[in-house]
Amino acid sequence: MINIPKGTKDMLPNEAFKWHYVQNKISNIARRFCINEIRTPVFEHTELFLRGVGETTDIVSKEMYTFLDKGERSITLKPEGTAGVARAFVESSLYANPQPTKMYYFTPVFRYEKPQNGRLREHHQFGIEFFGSPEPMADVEVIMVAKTIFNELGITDLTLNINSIGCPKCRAVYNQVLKQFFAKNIDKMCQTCKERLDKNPLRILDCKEERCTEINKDAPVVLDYLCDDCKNHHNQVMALLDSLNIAYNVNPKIVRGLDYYTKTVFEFVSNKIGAQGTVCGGGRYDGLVEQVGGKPTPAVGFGMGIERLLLTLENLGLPVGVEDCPDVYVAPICEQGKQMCLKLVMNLRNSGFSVETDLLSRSLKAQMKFANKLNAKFVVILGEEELQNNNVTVKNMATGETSLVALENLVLNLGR
RNA sequence: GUGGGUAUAGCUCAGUUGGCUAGAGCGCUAGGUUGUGGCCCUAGAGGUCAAGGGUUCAAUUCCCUUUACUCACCCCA
Repeated sequence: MINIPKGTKDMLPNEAFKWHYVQNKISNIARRFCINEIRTPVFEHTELFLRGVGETTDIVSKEMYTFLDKGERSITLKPEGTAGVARAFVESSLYANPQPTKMYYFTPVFRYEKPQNGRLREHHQFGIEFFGSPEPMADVEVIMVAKTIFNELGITDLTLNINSIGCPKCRAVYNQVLKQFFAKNIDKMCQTCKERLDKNPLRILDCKEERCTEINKDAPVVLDYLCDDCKNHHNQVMALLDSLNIAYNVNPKIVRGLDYYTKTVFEFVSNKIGAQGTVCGGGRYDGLVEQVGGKPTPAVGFGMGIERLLLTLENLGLPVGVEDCPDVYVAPICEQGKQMCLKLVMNLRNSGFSVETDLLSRSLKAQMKFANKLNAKFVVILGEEELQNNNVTVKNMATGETSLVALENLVLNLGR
């Protein structure tokens, strides 16, 4: 027995409708925001993620699915969605189109992590990326897309956390200040934080160890060290959110795990789906396009975990769509009926009905049970008696009524 | 990478203080007379009791190891 790789999940036929439900809702919203779909490969050159996401991040340093292909190229399965889109933006000269460029995608992403509730090695993300606008309005429109998705799915209790982590200029200053602050207290902090002090002091703020959070309380806040431009940007983002009556927490502790973020970072968090509560995370990444070889281009976007979104819906008891059931089940129970069955079924299908029929030569009783389990709306019985007069029996499964219908009137009859 | 929990039928779970053919409910298949679903009844199929080793006259039950799953840390969607 060969089983499914660790941390992956089959999407089985009986739950496919849930994915269609959220994908339809989401792509409809994307359409109304005038965002076009982009599809990029599931794998890219490893170099793209090294440069784009950052070599010191956990994602790149220990979680990537990387291998050499037969041409000895180092290839990596997407660990996130943004870098590939940025690569395509540059490679296909999308900057030459009228700006901004607004794109969305659904994609599987792969990270070699230890699976747990809400965390898989392959999961799926819906993401959007807006290229070309440095304006706070773009940040807010991006947040609005996520907000609209949650609203229209009925999810109202997510917390929106926002922060600004500044630009490379002010972050360098802040990093220095942070280092000085933590250097004083480092003896009292956990081992990981000791290591973070040199590599990436920003991460210390995110530590959940009690002794560290205690010290973190008094740590200098990034917002106090933003340059005028970043400060101004952040204030405008908040003002716009206020004007739209969108509730948010300014949380100076949130630090996203990808190096490319600048200025605005945000996340929508649920407390209903276990410890892995971030359903949507994103922000501005003004430096990424340049990192992957393009001209400096401001950009902002987010990624949303579809599995976590579904978990949230289910744990809140919200609708997740309904399974499709057949309009008609056709039950042939005599030789003549069997012979004409597929032809009739095809006629009905060509008329737009979803139609199931018997592929197992079962008894009428068994077929009725089957039709009932499928939740078919009508059963059409092809039996000897009625076929002699070019009729069929039509049974309405909800009411139990049966009626004799002329073959040539069948489509009409089922239509009403 | 670090910790905790679990492992008996397709699913949810009983059970044996070690002892003949290992159970239930649900699901699946077929029936309950001649061509009609849902409720009810009957029967059937389906298990190397996660795998390997040990103790024992005897192990699914006790012990050890491994694997898988799961939750949490870390990190993230």
